[in-house]
Amino acid sequence: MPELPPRFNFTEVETKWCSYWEKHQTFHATPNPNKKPYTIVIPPPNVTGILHMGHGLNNTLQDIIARYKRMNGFETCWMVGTDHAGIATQNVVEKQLAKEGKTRHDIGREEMLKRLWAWKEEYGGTIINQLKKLGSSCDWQRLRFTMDEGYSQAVKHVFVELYKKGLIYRGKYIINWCPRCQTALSDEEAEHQETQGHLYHIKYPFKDLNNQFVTVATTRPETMLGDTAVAVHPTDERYRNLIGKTLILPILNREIKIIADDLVDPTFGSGAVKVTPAHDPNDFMMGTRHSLKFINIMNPDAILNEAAGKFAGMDRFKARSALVEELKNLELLTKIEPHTHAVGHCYRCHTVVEPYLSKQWFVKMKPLAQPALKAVIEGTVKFHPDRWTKVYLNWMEGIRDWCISRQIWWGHRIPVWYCATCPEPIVSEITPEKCPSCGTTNLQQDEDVLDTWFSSWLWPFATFGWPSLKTNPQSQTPDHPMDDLNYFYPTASLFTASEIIFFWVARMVMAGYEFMGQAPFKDVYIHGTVRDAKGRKMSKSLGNALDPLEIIREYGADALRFSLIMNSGQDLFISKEKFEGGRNFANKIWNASRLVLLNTKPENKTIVRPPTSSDLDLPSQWIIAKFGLTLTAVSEAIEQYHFSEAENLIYDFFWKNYCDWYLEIIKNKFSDDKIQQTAFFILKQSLKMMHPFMPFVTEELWQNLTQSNTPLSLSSWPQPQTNALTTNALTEMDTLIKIISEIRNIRAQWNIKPNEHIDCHFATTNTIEKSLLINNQGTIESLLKLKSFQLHDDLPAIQDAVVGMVNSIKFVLPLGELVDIQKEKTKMRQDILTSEKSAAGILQRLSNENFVSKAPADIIEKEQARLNGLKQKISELNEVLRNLK
RNA sequence: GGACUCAUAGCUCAGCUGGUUAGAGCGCUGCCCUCACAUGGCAGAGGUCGUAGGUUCAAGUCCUACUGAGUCCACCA
Repeated sequence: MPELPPRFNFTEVETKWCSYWEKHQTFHATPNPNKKPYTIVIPPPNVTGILHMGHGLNNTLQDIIARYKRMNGFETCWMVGTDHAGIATQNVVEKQLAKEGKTRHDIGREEMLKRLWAWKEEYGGTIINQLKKLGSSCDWQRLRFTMDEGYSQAVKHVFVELYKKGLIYRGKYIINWCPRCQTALSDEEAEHQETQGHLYHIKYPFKDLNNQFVTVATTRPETMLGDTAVAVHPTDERYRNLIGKTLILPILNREIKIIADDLVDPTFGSGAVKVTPAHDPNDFMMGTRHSLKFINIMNPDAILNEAAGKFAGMDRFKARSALVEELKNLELLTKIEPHTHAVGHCYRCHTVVEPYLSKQWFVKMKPLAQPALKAVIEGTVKFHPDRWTKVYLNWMEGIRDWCISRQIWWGHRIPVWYCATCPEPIVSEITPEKCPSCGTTNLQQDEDVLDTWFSSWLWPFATFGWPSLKTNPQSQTPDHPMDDLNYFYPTASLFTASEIIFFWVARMVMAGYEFMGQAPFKDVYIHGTVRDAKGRKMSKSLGNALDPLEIIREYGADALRFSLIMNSGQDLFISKEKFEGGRNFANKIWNASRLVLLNTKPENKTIVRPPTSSDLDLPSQWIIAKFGLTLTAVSEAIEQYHFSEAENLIYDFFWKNYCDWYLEIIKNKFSDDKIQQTAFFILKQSLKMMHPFMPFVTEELWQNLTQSNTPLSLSSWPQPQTNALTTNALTEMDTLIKIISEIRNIRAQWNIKPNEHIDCHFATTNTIEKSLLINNQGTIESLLKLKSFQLHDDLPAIQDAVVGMVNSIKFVLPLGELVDIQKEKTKMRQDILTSEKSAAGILQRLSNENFVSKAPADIIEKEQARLNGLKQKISELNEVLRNLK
């Protein structure tokens, strides 16, 4: 057997196992009637994406549960793939084109699509390869893309179905328009940011009243060029008599009327609002109600058009300042005040979004929201932590129709054709040859593509073969063959960041109910945001982003995973040094395993269960019991999605219990077969328990431990089961640990050099304690570097000694001139004093009638026991003090 | 404007249904290169749990108000 180096060489090990797992399809899942399915989806990363810490956290969490479930007997399928990310991908390729001095319109749609696909073929796998480096146990054989053939079929099918049900319609409305991407956006894609702007107060003169004006206020003065009315509240006394009067719109000198509408808030500004029906959603509503003219003053690129008069050809912001200048000259601008308001920005390019009137396709959301609301209210779908439930419900209750058409080329083309002569659009999954009404072949397909999220929301079932496969309750019975869809759908848990609750999570629930008749998942775990040490969101533009791949190179993937989870409370504050913790722990596991491997004979490596406790020494009994307790607690924590708690338990067990106590104790007793077996067995079990958290180091060590010619991945082994507990060992070992710690403390306090051996006298009359000391004499001697070990019934009077006590075991260390006896006595008196104080406190509580009558019995018992313990301690300490010379 | 979250050791956070003496990691101090590991070992210092009230036999934990930090949602121009 090759000897293991003293450092865990993670780079080599990670490369080896990544390719091994993939080559052997370790994580490939197929319908298996003898196993329960456990299906996982994660947000399919954008093809344009590169791995960031958010992915790191998301994948680690998901991978822990995946590996854990797999090792607990579930047929675990982690569906993975990429999202075509319409706008983002098109932007990337457009930038390439721009380097050649071209736009997509120069090369045309067909050529552009060729380039897009070429880009996808070349770079689309980047993020997937990066996910592999994290150790994500995805079902790589099932890799999907939201624009692959089957998936496209699903998208078309959904569009046609919803259209048939009357849930998809086309219409001219005010939508969020990105002038840079030149496409419509959904409400969710317009990110509102608090912006410091201005409120401009402008005087509009009356046509028939000289020198009289109505003052309106606006944050976007350039939109006045599209004004077709001024509105006031119908009950506003100031304006009541002016309703219906005509104003002259400055600059353009258009006549506009004063109208009355409830929408106007009489307390804001002057109480009069300019109405621009083509450039503001509220004004649009008023415009519709009052049959106003809709004047569009902008081209799709936010350059003002001929309707803007002399401002035509100017960009909207240039036009704004030019127009403000002009109004100043005309003395129509009464004031400009600072004004903070939320301005929408494109979520892809951060350009200020323009409310823009255009013809788009929409999904009617209210009917889809009903079952999705019910599912969460009734707990069929649960959010973790629970507070996200309210966020979801709030959005779902106030849901508005979803604008799904995008004026870009990369995406699913809208499956609608228009006939040159007939008004009815042809909505079809397959390309129609001729118009069904008039028979003409002169058909034009809708130019637009669908919102990327219109495909993402189908992910949990479109990836399992829907709509070719349909839900079939019969196929879930053992007598009928199972297909992927019926076996793997619905999925179990979903891990994601809060940013995409609305984009993706909520819409998946709606699609799940609409097309599959049931929720797509049971649990939604919302994890925190990864931030830098100062709490700022990690972002490329800020330059504060830590690259997970760099961390993997420097500290290892196990370290990355471990440290991310260790730090995941709510949001995570991460700096590079945090990964040292994970690296050190991986190295600790590595070296503990080296020690055990080095000292275990081959025949002792084959055991499948630990030696029975009656044959065993106390530390071995203890470590077996501790492991059982830890495993149970870890499993519980994972099931409740308390990952950092689970990791803490593991860390504490392995490092503190197994390494610092157990291995230190048995180090020089390794020749004992039973001890070898126990140490080896617990190590193996620990590796299994730790594998979901740190898959690489555990896998590598497992293979070294098992030495099989045909290695079976550790992730395919079942998790250990909990053993019955020997509780005596737990309390006895506890006492032993306390004694050793106390005496070590004394050694440190009196500056006794580590190599100096000292005498120690123990005294107790308790037979259990006596045998504890006798049975573990060797351990005590070696860990405490004792010269002599003596056991008495009563404490001998020894000069210049330090005395301590654990339970009723007293110990005396004759330290001679090393110790200042007066100081020691003072310390003991102090100890007695504090004990007396807390005893008094308990006594008071116990004599409180209210406490005794209202507190539960076990609490009272505990208090009583504590009091007794203290009393005994006080009297013993006093006695020791008297004997101390 | 509405909703939510957080405030505990120098730093980052645990503390799950209220119940002993509030925990961990990092950092800090002292002693150790002990033949698995200095990415290590042993020991230690450090907290009146943001402020003010309240409920309770009992509050870091529940309630109210306040202060401070942050997040999300919203068509007040």
